[in-house]
Amino acid sequence: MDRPGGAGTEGLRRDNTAAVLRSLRRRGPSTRAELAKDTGLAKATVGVIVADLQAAGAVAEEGSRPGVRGRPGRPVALRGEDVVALGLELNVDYTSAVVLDLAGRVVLSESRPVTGGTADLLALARDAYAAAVGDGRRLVGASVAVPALVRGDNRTVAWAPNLHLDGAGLADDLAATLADLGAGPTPVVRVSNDANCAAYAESHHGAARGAAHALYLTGTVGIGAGIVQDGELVRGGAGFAGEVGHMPLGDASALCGCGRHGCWEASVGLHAMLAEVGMHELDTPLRTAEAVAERAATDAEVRAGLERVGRGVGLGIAMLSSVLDPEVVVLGGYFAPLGDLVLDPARRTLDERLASAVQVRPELRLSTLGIRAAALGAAEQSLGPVFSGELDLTS
Amino acid sequence: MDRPGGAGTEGLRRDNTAAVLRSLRRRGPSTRAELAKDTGLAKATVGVIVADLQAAGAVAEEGSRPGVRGRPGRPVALRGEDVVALGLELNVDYTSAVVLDLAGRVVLSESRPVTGGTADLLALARDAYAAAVGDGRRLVGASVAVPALVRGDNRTVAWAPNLHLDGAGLADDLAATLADLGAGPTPVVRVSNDANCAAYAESHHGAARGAAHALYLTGTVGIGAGIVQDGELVRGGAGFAGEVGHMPLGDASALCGCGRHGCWEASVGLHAMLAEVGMHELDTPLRTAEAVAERAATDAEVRAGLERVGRGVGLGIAMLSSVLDPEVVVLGGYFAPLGDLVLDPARRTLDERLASAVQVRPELRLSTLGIRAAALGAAEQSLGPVFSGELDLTS
DNA sequence: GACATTAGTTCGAGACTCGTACTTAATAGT
DNA sequence: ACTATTAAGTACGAGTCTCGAACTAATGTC
Repeated sequence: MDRPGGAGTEGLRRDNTAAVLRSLRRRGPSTRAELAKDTGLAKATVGVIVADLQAAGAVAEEGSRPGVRGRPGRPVALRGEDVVALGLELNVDYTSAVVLDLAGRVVLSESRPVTGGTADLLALARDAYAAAVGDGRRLVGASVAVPALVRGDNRTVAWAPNLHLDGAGLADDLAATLADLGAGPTPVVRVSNDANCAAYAESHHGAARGAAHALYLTGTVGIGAGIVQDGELVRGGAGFAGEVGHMPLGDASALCGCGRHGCWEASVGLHAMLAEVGMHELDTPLRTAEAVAERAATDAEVRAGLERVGRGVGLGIAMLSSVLDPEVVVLGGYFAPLGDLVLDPARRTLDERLASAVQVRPELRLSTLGIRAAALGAAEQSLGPVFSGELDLTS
Repeated sequence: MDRPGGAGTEGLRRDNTAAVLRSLRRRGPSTRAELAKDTGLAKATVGVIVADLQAAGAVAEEGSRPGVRGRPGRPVALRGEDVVALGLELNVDYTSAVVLDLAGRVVLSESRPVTGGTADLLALARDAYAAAVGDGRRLVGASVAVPALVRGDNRTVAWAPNLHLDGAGLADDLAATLADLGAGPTPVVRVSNDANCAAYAESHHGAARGAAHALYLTGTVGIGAGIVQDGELVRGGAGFAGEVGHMPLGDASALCGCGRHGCWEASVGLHAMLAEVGMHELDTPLRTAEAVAERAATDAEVRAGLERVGRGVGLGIAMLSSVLDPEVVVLGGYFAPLGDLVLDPARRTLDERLASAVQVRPELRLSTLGIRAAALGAAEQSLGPVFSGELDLTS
């Protein structure tokens, strides 16, 4: 309801500073004159703001760009040396960490198998902090992606069928861990749904970059979705939007793990896919899918099974498109290795089921970020307040 | 991306003025002290802003409110005498107009049968203008709700299966009509989808008031939905979100008007409902539904038919809830007269199909605004820029 | 009738943006 | 080599805004 930066004139400055940062993120290195044109601010104002950001270590001048008439501008660029965000993912079989700097560069990326639950995550967080943050950098925030229903407060876990999580425990534990490490001004800690995080990452860095309205689907044993509109997640009333795995659609005879019949994931989840192609699960969903894709190259029955799965995927996307009208749908999880084997039949089904003659089929793309998507999105979300003006680096 | 009001200090004032107006709309008449507390602005600032608004005729002082210790505050309230917005609806068989003043009061509300298409709408617009605007008031905007796919620009009609509409013609015609009438500073004219307008109205004035995330369903021959999150419509990539009538769900044998099988509206649209209860259509969907409700009081077979329809409705809402997680679902159109005859079975189905143990069932409510919902929402949307700071009344 | 309490206004200080004029640094032309 | 031209960035003064503190105003309480 209120202006993000606050009501006074210093709030105005915060907003304008954030506008400059956003412009730099979107357009890359820019001169003060270009920033003035892009943000609509006066040249003088941009000059002051850039000087402040420079003093804070958030931007730096780059080599000049000659060749045109007139005095050459001196481009400034986002600088990541001093400001970073930490993204984590805790999943059933692995945990990941990504450290992202202000310029959007991945400073660190690591995954480990999970043996001890939350303890592994906290250990990874400590190591990542020591390796990529500790040396004088400022950590502006940390987020954990989990395969769970997370409430709209971005802290409390409401339901985590596959993990032993509950309430705000995870957020509190991570906050305590970071506090122990002496992270200067206490960074904001938040917990998010993994599909939402991955959707956020794909829409900012990945396959859906540039799309105003994107939908991300992750497929493992369950199917989850993340909805992004104008760069922000659509969360729903309690924060549970995107729980599409149990949409009542498709084969009414298929029994789902939830005890009901006809759920979407009972037709297109990993187990259903394996049943269709007559293969068995390997150690991880991704490796399993890779094996299936390999076999499909020589085995027509496997291809036929994937065709059936693809049609089911297309049907669900048709459903989601009727409701949400996304520009781009990104498929991640086990779908990524299968590629067009699933996407082609999905596209055909989608064409048959489009709601109206004018509604264009959303573009179906494969995830480009792979397994890091969720952790990357978590880090990106933690960086958000800097670019929205909520967090002021210059003060 | 940018601040709504603009970058300078006068833009700041616009934003703060808008914040005061929003506070007044939400809380009703308030003293300056209360406004200062609610908006977070300093008392002095609120004093200046209120004085400006008073000079512009947007607010007025009300009788004082004594009874407590200390100097009694003098409440100010939104005043509608000078500022109004026009909402219109053009449908297959009727056209409506609503004039809403700044205080949210309905100044005029009229419906007429349609015989000549767009011409009837423009005639109604002229009459409504003459009756409720002409006398010195300022018209800040006009919107038309149409049963059509409207692009994200809020002007161009992409597809109107039941009306002879195309492109930006309607918006241009209405703009020209208003210009002829000499509406001072040319008001903004926009065209919107009828379900979106009705959803907007229900979430601001009607059954979903106060809900952060609401879903509105309108049922006539087709089924349409509007999605509201935090007071704003979720529009999707091209503006076509909410076209839920053709979700591929339910009875695969049911043939839909669109030529495909299994569409939701083929199971729960007006015609499907009539087939279930074995009755015939009357002149309007609402009167038809009233007749069905009347018959249901005495006829068990009609009740059984409505039970089947209600289960279909519940199934679709379960689907939508998985995706969107709304707090409240409002049912309008022909569902309103049928009330619990449809809602009760829908609630039961919904309870069976909830996606997870923690996900709470969204509250199902009946539309309270009836046939005016769309026109009212259109008017409300036109009033929007005043409360967002896009339009400055004090300058 | 004095006092406590709360509402609203006045006033000066501080912060910010803006446009204009000015300085600086390069290229293009002679 | 020298001047004109072009565009980037800076300095400065004017204007607008918000804020806190002090002040005045209006009412209930003792």
